[in-house]
Amino acid sequence: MKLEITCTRAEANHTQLLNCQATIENLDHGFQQITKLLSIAGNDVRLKILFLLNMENELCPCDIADILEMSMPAISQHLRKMKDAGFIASRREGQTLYYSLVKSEIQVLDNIFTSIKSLKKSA
Amino acid sequence: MKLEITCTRAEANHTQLLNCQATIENLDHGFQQITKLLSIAGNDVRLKILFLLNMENELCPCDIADILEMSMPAISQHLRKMKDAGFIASRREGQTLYYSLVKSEIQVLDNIFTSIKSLKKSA
DNA sequence: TTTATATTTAATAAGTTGCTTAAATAATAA
DNA sequence: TTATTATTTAAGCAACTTATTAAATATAAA
Repeated sequence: MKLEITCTRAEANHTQLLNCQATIENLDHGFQQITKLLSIAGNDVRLKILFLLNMENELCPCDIADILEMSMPAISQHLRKMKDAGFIASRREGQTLYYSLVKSEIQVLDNIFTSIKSLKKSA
Repeated sequence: MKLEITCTRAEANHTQLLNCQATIENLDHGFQQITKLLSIAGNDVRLKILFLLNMENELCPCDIADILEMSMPAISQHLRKMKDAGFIASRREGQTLYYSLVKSEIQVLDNIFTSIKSLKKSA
């Protein structure tokens, strides 16, 4: 926790800077977790998929491809990324795979799904 | 709003698919806004900068570079991206620029800042 | 077993991100 | 005016992202 101070402003408060650095280090685990989730959710297509799974409970890749008018491989790769991250899970029924949210891992997004609904253009 | 249905499963509920597509289209504005915010916040460095500005109210690029132990140009480019997006603002005092959050634009993150704090490793 | 359907995987190409280094502004101090 | 400090901008590049196309699995039906 050595801080190389390059800021020579008279106003620079070194105690403040050291404190900030300690806080960031202390919360490192939280930053990693949340960055992982936001970097996944910060994509147009994936955010829509998460939103749809939240709304419909479960959907298969084919449904999602139809709804978003995208190719199956494109959807499949987004699903894999979210599954690898542990944010969604799948169950098989015959040839069909049904994907659903792992709620415990994405609780932070509940709030965001609500915001999307309230951000209608006219609002 | 024409839906090309490629999913031929017997279980596929076309009404459900049409309804999903209508919802996604209807919320397009919200998706755009939130995706913009999450794609900015879904980066380790930028999330930390936003968190620090939330905690300290305002900071200059030099302080941030010291705290995060990164180069000035690297920080400056992240700041520019967030400023262009309208999530932060700056005021000048002599040679120093102070950056702060545009609270109204990032309200959705309040919840996330709280989560980061509660995700400490031991917790 | 052959065929069809649902899905994934792999290879690849175009675009984006995020750092580095070096040069350019902008305000202040000597 | 010249030098110094705070910051930004620009160019370059390696790594990552995300779509496309084609080929591979996996299950079910003929």
